[in-house]
Amino acid sequence: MAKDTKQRILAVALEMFSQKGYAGTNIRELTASLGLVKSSLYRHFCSKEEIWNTLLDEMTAYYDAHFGSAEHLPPVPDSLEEMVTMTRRMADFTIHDKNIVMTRKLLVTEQFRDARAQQLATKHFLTGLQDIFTPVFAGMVEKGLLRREDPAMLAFAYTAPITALIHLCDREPEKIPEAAAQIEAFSRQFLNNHKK
Amino acid sequence: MAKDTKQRILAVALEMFSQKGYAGTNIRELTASLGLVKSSLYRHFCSKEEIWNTLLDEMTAYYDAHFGSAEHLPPVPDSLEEMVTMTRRMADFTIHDKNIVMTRKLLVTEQFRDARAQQLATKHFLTGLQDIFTPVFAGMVEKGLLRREDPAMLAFAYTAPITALIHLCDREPEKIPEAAAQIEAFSRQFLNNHKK
DNA sequence: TTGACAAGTGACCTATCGTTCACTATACTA
DNA sequence: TAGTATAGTGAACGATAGGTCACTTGTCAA
Repeated sequence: MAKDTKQRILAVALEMFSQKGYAGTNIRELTASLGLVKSSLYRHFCSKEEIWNTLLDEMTAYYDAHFGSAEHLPPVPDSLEEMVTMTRRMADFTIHDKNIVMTRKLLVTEQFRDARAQQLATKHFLTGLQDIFTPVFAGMVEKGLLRREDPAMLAFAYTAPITALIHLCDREPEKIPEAAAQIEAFSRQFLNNHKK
Repeated sequence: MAKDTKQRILAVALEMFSQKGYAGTNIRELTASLGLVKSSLYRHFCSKEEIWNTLLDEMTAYYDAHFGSAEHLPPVPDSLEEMVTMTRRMADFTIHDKNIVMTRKLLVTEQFRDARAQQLATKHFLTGLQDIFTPVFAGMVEKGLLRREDPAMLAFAYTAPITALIHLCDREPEKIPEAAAQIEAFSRQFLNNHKK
């Protein structure tokens, strides 16, 4: 239970920070939910803030590993309907993956109090998706699926509304089915509007 | 200094809550910034939570007063460029008005911990703008400025990217000029893409 | 079997939290 | 002028925060 406990602490911390915020989380409750006593935590972390920093480190590493290199870029679809399907699949994943949901919540709630959270928030919610989708749209233009327009602007206009609905799902999970349908409807309408 | 102090407390509370969150704000610091001692606060509010609830009451009242009735709807523009101008004007206002910025920050950071903040967040960031812009787009379609499409979908696709950039401005105020330019570019491109 | 080390414990520390209360100063009213 | 609210004060409250430390427990290598 050596590194195991450390990882379990981080998992619970992510959960609590994302629900009640950093300031609203206390380490007694945190350790108690692991069957530990608060002093045990200090065998693994020297302070509450170190837990926070470690979580941000992990987020940064995870993000870079999954979205940082060109090899992880989604393939350029061969049809508009394939793009709709890919979008739905990506949205479904990011809406339902618990760790990703908690990470988003944490970045949302702490973005004004922590400079690193602020940077990560902009990456996760705005520029990151743009960077991923810009080459996809460029490829679709090259394939003659879409009219020739600025791919970066297309990516922005495409991803921002979807991100807004993902945020809605984080806030009101009972609206997930409705939001998922809206994402698909928007996707189809958007692509139709820009098709060649 | 009767009602005056109460309003000053609310103003500082909004500022502090929006910067450090509800849990991260303490009333000693809050009252000290007004030249008062912490016990004086309890002449005006019976608890920290009552301050919070009063702020939410004021936000709700303000929102309903300004965006709740049809009479406050923006006029239907007579040209696409006029729509660009109106959009820029509205965005400029909402990006720079300090109270609105603080209100947004507060709703963003507290949306997962307070049910009323959650509801207001969805209204402010998603459905509210859609409700406002849907009749505008319907009117533009009627005037023959835009192709006939679902006005609600147009409003969603138009307002969501702008809202994303407004959130960016809240997060990184130094990017306001860049974001304002992006809003205008997006607006023009969007309207061009849907023009008749 | 023993020694060493990491993990976990419980008592305790100081600081700070939100809140209360008896009291004072001020201002208006009868 | 006396009386009465109202606003503000300072000391103190209990609760809880994050953190420390001497100690016990369990594991495993020598």
